[in-house]
Amino acid sequence: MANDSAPRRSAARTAERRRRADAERSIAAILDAALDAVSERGDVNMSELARAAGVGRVTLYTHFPGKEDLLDAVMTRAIEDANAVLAEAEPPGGLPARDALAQVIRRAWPVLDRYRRLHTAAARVLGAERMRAHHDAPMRLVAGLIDRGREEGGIRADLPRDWLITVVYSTLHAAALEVDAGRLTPAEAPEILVATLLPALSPT
Amino acid sequence: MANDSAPRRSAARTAERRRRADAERSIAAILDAALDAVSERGDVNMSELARAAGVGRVTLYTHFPGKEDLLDAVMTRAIEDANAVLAEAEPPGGLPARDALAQVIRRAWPVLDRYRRLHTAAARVLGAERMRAHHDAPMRLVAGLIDRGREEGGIRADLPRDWLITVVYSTLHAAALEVDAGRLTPAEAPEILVATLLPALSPT
DNA sequence: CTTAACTCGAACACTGATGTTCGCGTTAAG
DNA sequence: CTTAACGCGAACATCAGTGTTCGAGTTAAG
Repeated sequence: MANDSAPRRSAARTAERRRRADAERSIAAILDAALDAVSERGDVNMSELARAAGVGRVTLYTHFPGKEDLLDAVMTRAIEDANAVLAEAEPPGGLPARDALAQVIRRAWPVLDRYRRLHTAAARVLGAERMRAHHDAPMRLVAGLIDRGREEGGIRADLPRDWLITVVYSTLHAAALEVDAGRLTPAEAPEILVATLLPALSPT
Repeated sequence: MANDSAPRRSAARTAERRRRADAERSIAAILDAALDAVSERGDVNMSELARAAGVGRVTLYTHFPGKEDLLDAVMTRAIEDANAVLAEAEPPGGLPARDALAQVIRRAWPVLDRYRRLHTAAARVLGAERMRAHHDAPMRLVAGLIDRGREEGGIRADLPRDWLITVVYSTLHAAALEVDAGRLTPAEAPEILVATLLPALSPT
């Protein structure tokens, strides 16, 4: 909640310019295909990407000036998706932050699992900093819970707050990589994560 | 050491072929320069690499067929270095595995910090699997401690052994990235790591 | 001192990928 | 129906990086 009514935001594809319906369709197809392609191959070039999207190479370039822009758009979309899930995952009631965090981890996992390949591919092209910027919103959500947890006493206060966030983030992604490598199943991941992270975040 | 009279076989830079002293020197210079270059820029191409090493491009190629081979060699060297430190870090006495692990983490940190950029760059070129192969030896050392710790009861047995190894590995590297991004100082890192990992590895 | 190993600059060949332009056909919007 | 927007193939223009070849000079090793 508490969503500020920001009428025009930056590089969103919400309401940029009157686009014709077929253009809108193309863009959607490209975004979808890009996610798919990236999710099964690691890296993709623009040519095969256009083919996968059922779209001409020229069309691809008219909508996205370069690969960066495209990957950025795909990431934006993915993060929006993740945000939606995360936002509704946080229980409203007076649940202790510590437990809420566990819930968030459990709920976040499927989304993370879905985009695990994208994360790797996008990181290669966009670089660590840009990647961090993308994760800003979900990070803040976790940060909020951690802060609250520290006040409540359910989460340790002896380590830097940013470090705890990093631990959550990196462990989550480590799990995604393990699944990708076949050393972990998507089903067992969430509980393992909770069982690993809670002790790491608890007061000594 | 029954060394077969087989002068072929690729790989190893141990005792391949009688190399002239200047060749040996070139190779060393290349390896050094490559590590340096990779440690301050993220990525490097062969041309500027040769220049940095004070060596002709041709010479570079005669010693290393391609960039992969070069990065692979640099990694091999780094891991050997790390192994040496790790091996002597493990205290001989009957120290509980749990405490030994803490020691290993503390001792390993400086090495890890030294090679943090290399890790990123090499991963890009070599891929995750090849990277894992390189880390095989140090991983085994950690694995050994974890196994022993489980028997002793100082380390949790409710999660897959491989997962615990991954947690150690990924948290270590997460810390390296944080240092690289300036969000953590190399000095405070080791204690933070121990404080984070021990609770994560302890029985509930 | 003789030989073989090594160095190295310059030039070339090649590849894979990125962007761009042109022109024409197609399609949505009013 | 008219028009502007869009799609798209083909061809072109780069471009960066890789790897190779040649030929001559230099240096270590025995």
